[in-house]
Amino acid sequence: MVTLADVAQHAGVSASTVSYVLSGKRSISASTRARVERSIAQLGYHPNAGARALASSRSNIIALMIPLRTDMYVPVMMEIAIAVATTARGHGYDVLLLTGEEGPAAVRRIEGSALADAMILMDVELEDDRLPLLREATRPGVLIGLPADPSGLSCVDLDFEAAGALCAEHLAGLGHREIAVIGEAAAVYERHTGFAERTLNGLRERSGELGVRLLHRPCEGSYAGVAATLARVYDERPGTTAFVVQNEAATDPLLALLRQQGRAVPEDVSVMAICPDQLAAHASVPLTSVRVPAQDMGRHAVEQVVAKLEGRATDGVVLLAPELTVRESTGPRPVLPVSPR
Amino acid sequence: MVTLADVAQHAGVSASTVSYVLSGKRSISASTRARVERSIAQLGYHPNAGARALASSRSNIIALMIPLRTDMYVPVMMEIAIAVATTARGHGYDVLLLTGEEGPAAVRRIEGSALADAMILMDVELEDDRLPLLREATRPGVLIGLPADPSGLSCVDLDFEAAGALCAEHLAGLGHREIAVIGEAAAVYERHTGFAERTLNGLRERSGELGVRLLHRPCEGSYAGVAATLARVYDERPGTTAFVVQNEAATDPLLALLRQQGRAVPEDVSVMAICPDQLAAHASVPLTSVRVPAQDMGRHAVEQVVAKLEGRATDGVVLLAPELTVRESTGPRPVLPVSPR
DNA sequence: GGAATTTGTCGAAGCGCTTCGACGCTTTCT
DNA sequence: AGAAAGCGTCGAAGCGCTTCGACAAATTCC
Repeated sequence: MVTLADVAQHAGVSASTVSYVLSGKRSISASTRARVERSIAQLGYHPNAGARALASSRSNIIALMIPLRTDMYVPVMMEIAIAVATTARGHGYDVLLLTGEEGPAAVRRIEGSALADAMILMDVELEDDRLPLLREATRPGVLIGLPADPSGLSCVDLDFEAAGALCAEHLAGLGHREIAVIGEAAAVYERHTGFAERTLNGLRERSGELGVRLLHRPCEGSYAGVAATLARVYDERPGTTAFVVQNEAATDPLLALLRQQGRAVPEDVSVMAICPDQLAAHASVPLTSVRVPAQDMGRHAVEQVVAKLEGRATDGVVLLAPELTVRESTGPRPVLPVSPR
Repeated sequence: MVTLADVAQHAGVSASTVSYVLSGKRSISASTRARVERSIAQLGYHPNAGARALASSRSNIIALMIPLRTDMYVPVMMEIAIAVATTARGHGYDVLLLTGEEGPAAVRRIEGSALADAMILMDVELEDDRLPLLREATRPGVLIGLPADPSGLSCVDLDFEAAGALCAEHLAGLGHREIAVIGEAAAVYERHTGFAERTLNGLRERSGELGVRLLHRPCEGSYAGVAATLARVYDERPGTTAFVVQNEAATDPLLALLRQQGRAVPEDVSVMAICPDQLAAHASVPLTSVRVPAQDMGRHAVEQVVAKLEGRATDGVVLLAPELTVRESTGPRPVLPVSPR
């Protein structure tokens, strides 16, 4: 392996000079810099990460804790993870992948071993075990998600409440007066991740203001689960003319079932979703949707964490404004009563 | 931060003794070990990763290169990544997440900086730029996937050829004589990742032996894409009575379309898939499938790479045997000609 | 024109750990 | 009984880098 010393010797300067060329922390004459850089290129030198971390006590690594669970919509996690990795690289950081498995111990391990300079946590619960540790940690952390008490922490998330409100407005604006919400699996609510509840709050509040009746049902993502939920919904509220779906796995089955029942979308019934754009656009009926901006969330989280590392930082909650895209699945409330075939 | 020296002092031994307690590389009396371990627990000591890496020239990190692309079926990637992270942790390793973005440069960087002890590469192309570098590298690597020339490399993958053969056998056994293969998007074939072609080879060969006619069509994963492909298939081969789908995004649309056309699965037409078990089990008709064992692949890759790191290793290709699970989507060839409504 | 400042470079001290050789002690062998 | 071997511990060297203080040389100041 080529070391700093090798480069120094090759360039005819001292080791510290090479180090300063690399870090730019002291001024270096143009000629020396050129010579050193040529030597680096010629020898194919790469600084040893361990040595660097030891000497500088910065590893240039950001830890990313992702959930193990598979009941969340996986592509969103993946998209976030990739955005994190890509953005981090752009700032000179690598990403260490931790699974939720280790739980709070992972926070302690990272903190203690100085493996990473900072952490990004996904799948944050309202009362997350990891938060107390994170608050005491000397290394900065950023959450993707919003816990019950975000004080002393940085958080990035979609403004799900606003997203819910936006859905209510859109449908109310089209004349709908009875809306059903097809929610996440019951397990998601039980886990208290918060985002599903926040959406619901936004939906409820705005619906109330707009005089719209709302029915909410959690729903398993399987075809059978959606069928059962749908049946119950029409049973309880036969006058339902619009659906809001916050459950990625349920959108396709829902559309298929409605079609099967002879209810045309959007003529007889409107459907809108809160999901990644890609999913909405490629559904069998392109869905009017509020997008879950996975990439933006990952990017923001990294930028926040890097800002904190560089001291130009702050705790604080960043809620991304929701954006509604109108596609083909929503329309005015049908004039005649809906009559399934 | 608590250091080794602090622990040593607290326990009344030398630093090297503490180190040997930690590593177990020299024998330590039971009493000393107990004392040191108590001090470690009491002080909450965690070895500094950088120092350790520098002194031992082992980082206990495995790099995982995942593709940036989003045209592959993401849950499989994610499942592999999580399996890799979990298995690695079980062996005392952490996982560094690299995206394909950096390409071959990433291999050089990891190698040069000693950031990781080994690498696992996903999304391997038949003629992958990274392979020459990997062959020369001093650190072991394992591929998930199978390149054109695997010599001097370790590879883990599903035996897609056998998987294809298995599908042909199953359908032929049920009496089908005309099979259509709904393949991956054309882009996947163009990228020369190999797995799609290998499946096709297996299908073709075994079909030939069994006297079954095979039609293969690449297919976009969208609803519209599947509709177009399906139309073309029935146009060219009206006698088709069975489908093999190797395209996770196409399974649901295909089932929906067949239903819409009044073709009952499996009474009028059989459908089987090569996809993760979960997807097959939760489709609107539970699918007979050959599972893509994402977890196993991740686990095997880590075990292979760890074995290499510990010297009880070997290059070599590990092809996982495919497993067929019969569910509800395949049945005997219909006796009467298929008559779509 | 000499003092004060800035610029560019170097040497040396460490960062916290692993590991090697050494050493005293106990056990085993013949 | 004495030599050989094994056990348990320690001290010191060194992994490759960053960073601080020092110091000549070049520049600026009144």
